[in-house]
Amino acid sequence: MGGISSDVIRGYNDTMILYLLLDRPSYGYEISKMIRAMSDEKYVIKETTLYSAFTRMEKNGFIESFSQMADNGKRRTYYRITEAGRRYYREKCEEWLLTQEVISKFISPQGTRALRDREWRV
Amino acid sequence: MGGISSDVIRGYNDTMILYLLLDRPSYGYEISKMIRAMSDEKYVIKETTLYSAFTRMEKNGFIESFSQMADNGKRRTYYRITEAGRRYYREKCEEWLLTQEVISKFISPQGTRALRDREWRV
DNA sequence: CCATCATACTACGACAGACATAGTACGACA
DNA sequence: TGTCGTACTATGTCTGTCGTAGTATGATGG
Repeated sequence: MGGISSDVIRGYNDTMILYLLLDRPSYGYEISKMIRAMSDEKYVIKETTLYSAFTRMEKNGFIESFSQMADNGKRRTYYRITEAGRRYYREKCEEWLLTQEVISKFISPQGTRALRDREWRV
Repeated sequence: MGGISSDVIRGYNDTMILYLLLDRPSYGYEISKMIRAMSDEKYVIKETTLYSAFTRMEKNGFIESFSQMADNGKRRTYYRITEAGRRYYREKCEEWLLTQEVISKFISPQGTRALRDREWRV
């Protein structure tokens, strides 16, 4: 409780991952750490969610993978965003702004309806 | 395209419905019309989604139903929000504010990362 | 030297909410 | 008489998320 439920984030995990790939390729573990840090520990993506997002997005052509040796001699799978991925990312950003606008109309932390829309009779 | 995808709204349909019940009981058809109107036609809830939300929320004790004769002599199933429903609604509102804050950090309609967080190395 | 930790994944199956499709029923209206 | 708007119910599918589990390696510490 008090955290962010996955149903809410659903559909935006991909967007968050793509954001982190805009500048440079990255890999699973790093991305998960970045999400955790950038959200101030408020959101921690599950490993399975993350890796299945990679698979799905590669299949959709939003990212491409390549294997590379890390400093420590371990092999890692890096992901790079594609042009289609950038387009998709921008679309999701537009959609987010719209969604935010719409949902916010139904939000009232005090639990009371605004005077202005008490009158909706349709 | 250009609309609001259901995966985003997922988990907030219930919240929108509960908002509309805060003041007075209502029923399926009216609620769907209100959502459509309040969102400026930007979001139209599917009938099946709506009615399955009713069933789910009644089972969870967030709303209760009663049947009533409408002006036109037709029987309608009305729903009334319960105390548990109000509590749940307020929680979802809090959650929404948090979610909004977090997701917004990963949103950039221009498709470029902000200078300030180019440095995330973890 | 062996254990434990952090890293870096893969596999499998379950679940829940949203949705497509379809059908029922009734009153109004033309 | 037929179509439109209203007011639902039933059934099954899909997809993203998540629980659980397991594998493998290098680094760290006692």
